[in-house]
Amino acid sequence: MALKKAYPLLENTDPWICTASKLALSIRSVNVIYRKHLKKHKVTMSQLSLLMVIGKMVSVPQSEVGKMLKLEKSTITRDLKRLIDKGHIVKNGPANRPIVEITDKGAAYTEKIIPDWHAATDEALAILGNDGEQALNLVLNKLTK
Amino acid sequence: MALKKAYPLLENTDPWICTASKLALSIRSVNVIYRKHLKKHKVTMSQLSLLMVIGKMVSVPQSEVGKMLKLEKSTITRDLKRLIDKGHIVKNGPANRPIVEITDKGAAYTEKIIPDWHAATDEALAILGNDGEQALNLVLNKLTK
DNA sequence: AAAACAAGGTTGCATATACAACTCAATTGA
DNA sequence: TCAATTGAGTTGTATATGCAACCTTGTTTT
Repeated sequence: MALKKAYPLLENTDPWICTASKLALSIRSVNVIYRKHLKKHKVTMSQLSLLMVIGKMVSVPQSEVGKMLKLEKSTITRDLKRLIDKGHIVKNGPANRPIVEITDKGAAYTEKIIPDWHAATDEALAILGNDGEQALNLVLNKLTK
Repeated sequence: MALKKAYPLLENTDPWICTASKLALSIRSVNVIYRKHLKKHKVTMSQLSLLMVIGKMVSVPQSEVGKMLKLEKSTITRDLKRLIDKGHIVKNGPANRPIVEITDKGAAYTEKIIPDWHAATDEALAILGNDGEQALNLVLNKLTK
């Protein structure tokens, strides 16, 4: 079932020079580590990030959360909804410009998760090494500046 | 609506030291660039990666695709389905161990996209700089070794 | 003050992704 | 030979994500 024509760009282009692909592969590898450590808590990194960020600020405009995590506003709406349904987060203020806050239940839950999140981070850093960690910081800084 | 208790880990832990979060932020930033360039072709990076990887091999076991892209087998099944529905990819061989192949339609489509994918990559590399590119390569190598 | 605008939230829709459970075919062992 | 095992694909289910369209409210313009 050979191709009928030649496709020079397809043949001669290396898909792996792609910055997006390199980052996608990297994050899939790292997510394996984090999922392993977080599994017992039935929490994902997306949810834990929200809990930790909001928990640290205690109370913050929803719009701010989106900016900090670089997530589309509709994504924030729905990610928060899952946490609100579980009682970990509440919304206050006008429905238009809501303020989101962590609850005691959410804070206690997060507090229990953090040691495992730390273990995952340690495992990732052990693989990265000091130079790898610095390299990742450089990449992040350049891309989000 | 203050919290009733103190949560020392939550208060004292910096969420941003997280390797997964750093990579997530990085890829969200880069995806903006790639989506901008790929928008006119109505293709996503996930789909383009599949097209480029399969197109370059012409014919490859489905299981190999998953390994190369580090994607769960069920993800591959469904990502491929979308491309098969569009006529860009075909499956051959036993349903059990299928061989996936790019079609002429898929190859011609990919051929047209590659210049814009290249432009996106160039834009990303301009932001990263040479040191950023090397840093990303280091991170990828450490994490996928 | 009424109309226009802008900012931010929500909903509809589509894609991407993982895990668990199931299926199916080939290989292995008794 | 036939049963057990194993590897790989598929399907059910759930989460995560972005864009476009719409809604709501507060501000600005005329």
